[in-house]
Amino acid sequence: MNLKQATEIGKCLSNQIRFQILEWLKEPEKNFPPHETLKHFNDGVCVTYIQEKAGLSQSTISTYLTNMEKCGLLISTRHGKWSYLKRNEETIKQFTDFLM
Amino acid sequence: MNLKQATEIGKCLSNQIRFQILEWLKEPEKNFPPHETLKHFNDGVCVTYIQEKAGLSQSTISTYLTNMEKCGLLISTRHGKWSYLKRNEETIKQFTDFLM
DNA sequence: TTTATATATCGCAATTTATAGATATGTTTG
DNA sequence: CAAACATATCTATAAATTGCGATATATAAA
Repeated sequence: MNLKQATEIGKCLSNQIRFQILEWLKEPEKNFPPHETLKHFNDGVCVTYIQEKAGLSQSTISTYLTNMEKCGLLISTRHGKWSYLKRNEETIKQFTDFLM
Repeated sequence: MNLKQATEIGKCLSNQIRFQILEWLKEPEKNFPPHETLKHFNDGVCVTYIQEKAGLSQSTISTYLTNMEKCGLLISTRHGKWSYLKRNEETIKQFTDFLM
């Protein structure tokens, strides 16, 4: 982790909705319905579910999630037409280590 | 730590200079000269030294440091005409615990 | 008590970010 | 292959942040 990446992560954490998404994804099964086709949460939660829960537009949430993936906070996995997002615990750990 | 405070901290961490200041203050004696009157670093480093090292204007740095204190990242102590800043490790710990 | 020094606050122009609608791309299904 | 669905990207505008100079305040020194 370097200063540049840490600051990019800071930018994602500077917005309440983005921070909230990260909190929700700590416990996907508690905060989201089970997916209609995929029966597990191994790769996290699909964009639509996050979007509905956040209450912002599809384009806004998509941009948020893309940026959160770019800076390393999230991991994105595609299954068919869905993108699933989960926390990237490794980077999060590196970030907190860098801060402390 | 709640979402609101965590996001305020995130805002401070979204700027490279502010994040850098927090890093410098991990080891004040390594990154700053000893103060002319105060011979220790118990309360951190004075505003002027941080300002000179950061290379931004006095007003900008003063605002940065004030915000960083308000959100709980720094502790400010006055000694005569100087304000000394040090990291607030307790809040930083609470923040990283909240994130992880 | 005037002057010098350290820090804080105000007001502003420039830049960046937030957010949405429109549109494009990719994938599945009929 | 056309229609439907999920997600991504583009464009535009409103809102927030950046960073500075000017100015105010607080403290110390002469």
